[in-house]
Amino acid sequence: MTRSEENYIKTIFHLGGNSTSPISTNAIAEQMETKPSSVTDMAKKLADKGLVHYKKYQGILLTESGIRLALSIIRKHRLWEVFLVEKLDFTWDEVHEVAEQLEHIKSEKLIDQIDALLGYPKYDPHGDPIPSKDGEFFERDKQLLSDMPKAGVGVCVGVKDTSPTFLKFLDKNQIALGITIEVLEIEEFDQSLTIQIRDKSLNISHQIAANLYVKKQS
Amino acid sequence: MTRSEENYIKTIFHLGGNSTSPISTNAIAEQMETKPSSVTDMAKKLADKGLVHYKKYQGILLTESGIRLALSIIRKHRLWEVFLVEKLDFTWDEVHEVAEQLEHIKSEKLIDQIDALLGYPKYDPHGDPIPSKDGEFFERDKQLLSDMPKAGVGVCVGVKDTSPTFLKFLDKNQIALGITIEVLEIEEFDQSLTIQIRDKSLNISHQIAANLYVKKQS
DNA sequence: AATTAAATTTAGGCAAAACTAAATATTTGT
DNA sequence: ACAAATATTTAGTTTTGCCTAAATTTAATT
Repeated sequence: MTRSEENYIKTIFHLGGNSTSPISTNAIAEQMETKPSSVTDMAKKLADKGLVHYKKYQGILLTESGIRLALSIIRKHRLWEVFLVEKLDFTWDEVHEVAEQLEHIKSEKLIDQIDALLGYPKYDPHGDPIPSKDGEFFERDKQLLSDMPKAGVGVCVGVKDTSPTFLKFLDKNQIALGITIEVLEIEEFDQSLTIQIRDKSLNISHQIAANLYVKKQS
Repeated sequence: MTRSEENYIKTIFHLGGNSTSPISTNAIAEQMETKPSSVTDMAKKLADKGLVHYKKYQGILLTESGIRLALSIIRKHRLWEVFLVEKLDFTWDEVHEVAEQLEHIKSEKLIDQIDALLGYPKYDPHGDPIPSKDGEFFERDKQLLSDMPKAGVGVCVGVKDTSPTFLKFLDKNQIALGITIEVLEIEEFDQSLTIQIRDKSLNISHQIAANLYVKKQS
């Protein structure tokens, strides 16, 4: 597998290519910041290798083995992210770019040992689940902070947007995985929220809240 | 820098391209298991980038910045080797192949943090020195076991041949960096040696001894 | 010093992965 | 249902890194 092939497989998976509805050439091109014609070229190659189902003009879907490959790449990416944060003091906005490179390293022993070193983590620094060696993973029980009612209390368990800009904002305001958030007020006018974290209260826009996952405290 | 360019620079360095006598196209091609014509192509490209001195038919030499680049790649390679052995339980015959991939990861913070995690090691698992961030390194005071006299005692500090075959042989015979070796006997006929390691005595060929570095005990 | 041998370069090509522009399918809107 | 808009594919190019075969330069030998 070339690096480029692996990146296509991963992108198709993230766009939902493991379900039943095929992904359009355009959608893939846009996500990968490339041109639709390049996607068509690659679609043929991946189809020849048995990694995707592809019929002209009908979009692209991962095959069984395409899904397995996607999960193994995602597993590597997320394990490296944990490693960078836990062992090398990377902040969560720094990990993605480096993990994009590390995920393509070919060595089964390497990733298995990293997994062991980290104590077989189940979630990455953004709260996303890490597939096991045989492709199993479990989405966390979570909801968007923007869907919480007034006076609701939850623990931050993930982020939807993972852009450095957003993550740096969270850092600056000391919002991290594991912290407890209480919704003090929801502004009717613009849906902005006043939340309580640790000993401080903070006002955040609806857009921020719509990109933060929390697990509701029962 | 592409991966291929980096591999050329590293190979030229290892062939002595930092000295005054230029390296031949053929030598590079042989080392890299490629064809001389490919080397010529790359020589032009690297010369354009100011990394090598190159004149037609006159061989190739690294420039100042070529040497700096080579040292930074070697630094990464050797630090990753230490990491694999120390933190991930790789054996010293397993590290090279994976380090060949990891050395091309682009992230200054990554390698600096790995360096810190390992406690700023000065030598890799084969006893080769690790260049510092600014390119400094110190060859160990060492000599070949085959150059030791009878009754000489030394500590194993490195290997010359780093092929998996040789390294596996050493493992099998419990020869590792740091162990003490005493030369009990040198056979006149074939220069083979009887050596004492730990509580066992062992017979090794001249070829083995000529690939083991020791530091003589005063 | 001339000729042979060896090393090196040039020329022309190939495959991967991208691109542009043109052609063709599909979808949408009325 | 049909024209217009949109999506997709095809055809032809580019760049990188490699190759082979032929030409050229340098080195070695007699």
